[in-house]
Amino acid sequence: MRELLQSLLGDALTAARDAGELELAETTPVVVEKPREQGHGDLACNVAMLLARSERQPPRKIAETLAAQINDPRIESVEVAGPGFINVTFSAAAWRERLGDILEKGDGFGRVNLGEGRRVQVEFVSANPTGPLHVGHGRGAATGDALARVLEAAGYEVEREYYVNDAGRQMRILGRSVLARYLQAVDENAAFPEEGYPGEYVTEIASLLREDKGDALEQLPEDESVAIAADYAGDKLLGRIREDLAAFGVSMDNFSSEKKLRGDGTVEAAIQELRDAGHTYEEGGAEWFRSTDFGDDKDRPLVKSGGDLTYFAADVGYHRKKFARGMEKVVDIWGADHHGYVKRVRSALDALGVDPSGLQVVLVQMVNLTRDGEPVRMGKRSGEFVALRDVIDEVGADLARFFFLARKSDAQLEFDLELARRQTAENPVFYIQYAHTRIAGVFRQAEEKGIPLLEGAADVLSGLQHEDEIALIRVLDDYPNIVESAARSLEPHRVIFYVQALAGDFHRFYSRHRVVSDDKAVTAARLLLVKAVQQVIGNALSLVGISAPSRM
RNA sequence: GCGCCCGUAGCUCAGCUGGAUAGAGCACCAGACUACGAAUCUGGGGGUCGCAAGUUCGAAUCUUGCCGGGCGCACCA
Repeated sequence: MRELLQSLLGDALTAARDAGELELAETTPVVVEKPREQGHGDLACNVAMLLARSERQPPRKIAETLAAQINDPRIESVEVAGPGFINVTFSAAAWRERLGDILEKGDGFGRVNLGEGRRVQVEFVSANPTGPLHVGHGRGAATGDALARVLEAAGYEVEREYYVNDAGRQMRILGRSVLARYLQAVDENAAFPEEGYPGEYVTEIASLLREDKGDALEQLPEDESVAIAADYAGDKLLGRIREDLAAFGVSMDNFSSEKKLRGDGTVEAAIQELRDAGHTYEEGGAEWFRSTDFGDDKDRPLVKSGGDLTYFAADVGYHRKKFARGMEKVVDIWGADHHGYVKRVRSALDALGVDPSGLQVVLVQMVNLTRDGEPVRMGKRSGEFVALRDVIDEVGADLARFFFLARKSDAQLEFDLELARRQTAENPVFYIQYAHTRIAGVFRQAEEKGIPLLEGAADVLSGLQHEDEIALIRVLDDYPNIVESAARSLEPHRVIFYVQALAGDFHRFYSRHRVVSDDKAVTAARLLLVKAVQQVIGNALSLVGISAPSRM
């Protein structure tokens, strides 16, 4: 409906110019929005106020001029209000027609073409395979997965990627930790590294390692045995991470390995390119990227004085490769504690001739997990953390996803396990799902009574005469705009807020009006109306990865 | 010290990228099932939008400066 009004207003502007009533020296975008107040019509436009200055006319007068030019059967009234708003109300018939449109689109309602088929990669989770996923990763997983779905609905071709940090110091520490437990099985005095991972799972993996390899590692030189243990543990842990993600309903298209990138020349090639372009220098035996030339606060090391590549170097190669592979846009979901990293990766892309605005980083703030208000301490190093898997087992994937997505990603989130679980009485997730279920109940009722669903039949919708019915259609009509704005702003929480409001609107409608009644015409029409509501709730829930049950 | 994020109802948070009288849920109080599932609905109290300037027809929203909280500032990942 927004598009319809925009085009009508565009025509009105042209007509007013042709009639000599407006000059329109500059083009002004026509923005149409939904007014907060019900009395202000279905949609409102502020273009008259924006034009007031350049036209040297009072905004209300411009609004009057435009209002007089609008003449369309689908529009019931055009009013000029306040400082110069043009408030437009569509006819009930136009809204009924829109409902028919929504029903016809079905699953596809809410698809928009913002992306125009452009390729975008969403990289998320990307946790080191040094331990199980914890709740913080869960929030990143929910956010990244929802974003991927939203972008798909917005017309992008999306690839979901997990970057596996399977190289470097943390992996060596993991290897030493596992090896120590492995050795402790036969030698009580074997030392456990001071920095080692204390988790129970380390011991468990060590005994698996012994089952698989016997005592083979006991005789090897330490760096070899550590490397073997690290690889072994990394594989096992990544396998568990995949299982956890699967339990959370998240699937990746790619797992891309840092070790492989370092091994196959990708990283070295990127560094060479920086060298060739003169963006590097040596100092103190290390090689640095002059990122300050691209707006970073300080220069960053690429090669350590010992000759090893830094993590940053690997990331430069990795990000360059993403764009070289044809991504027009890359969205990285990072923990907010990595925010200082954004600038330097962008700098590197810039230096490599890639438009740095193609990389968008969504920062996900930490989760403060509590139980009955008491903070649950977390931290992989201390071995004390709450695994994502435990949360899923305790409250379920739907509930966990909802709480992770129910606020802006860059706001800290308090997640109380007891509350989420105990709240089953009045829980926002069930509230939304119940709306979907209730409608399924209506259809069960209709079926029992032998009332058919008259889809596609002409004139059925004319049975919708009540203002509350039209109001519901107005909310449904807004859904594609929500999808578009969530995609544009990379803010999946908007979908959550929308579907919550829609569920509320439906519950109110349901308690005020009977769907299945003795009035055949009204029943037939309302069945279609609630079918559309159910469809949109289902579409929205699927965008955020929450199930839409028919029974609860 | 420098940089990024956040300060909105008692609590948890929205506020559609500058619009009209600032919203929702929870909590609290009072009500509603002989018809589609009451996991629901109706009504009520609750606010210097952290503070102060600036930008303009118009600011919770944009700018700047303070105040308060979080997080970063490694040849770690």
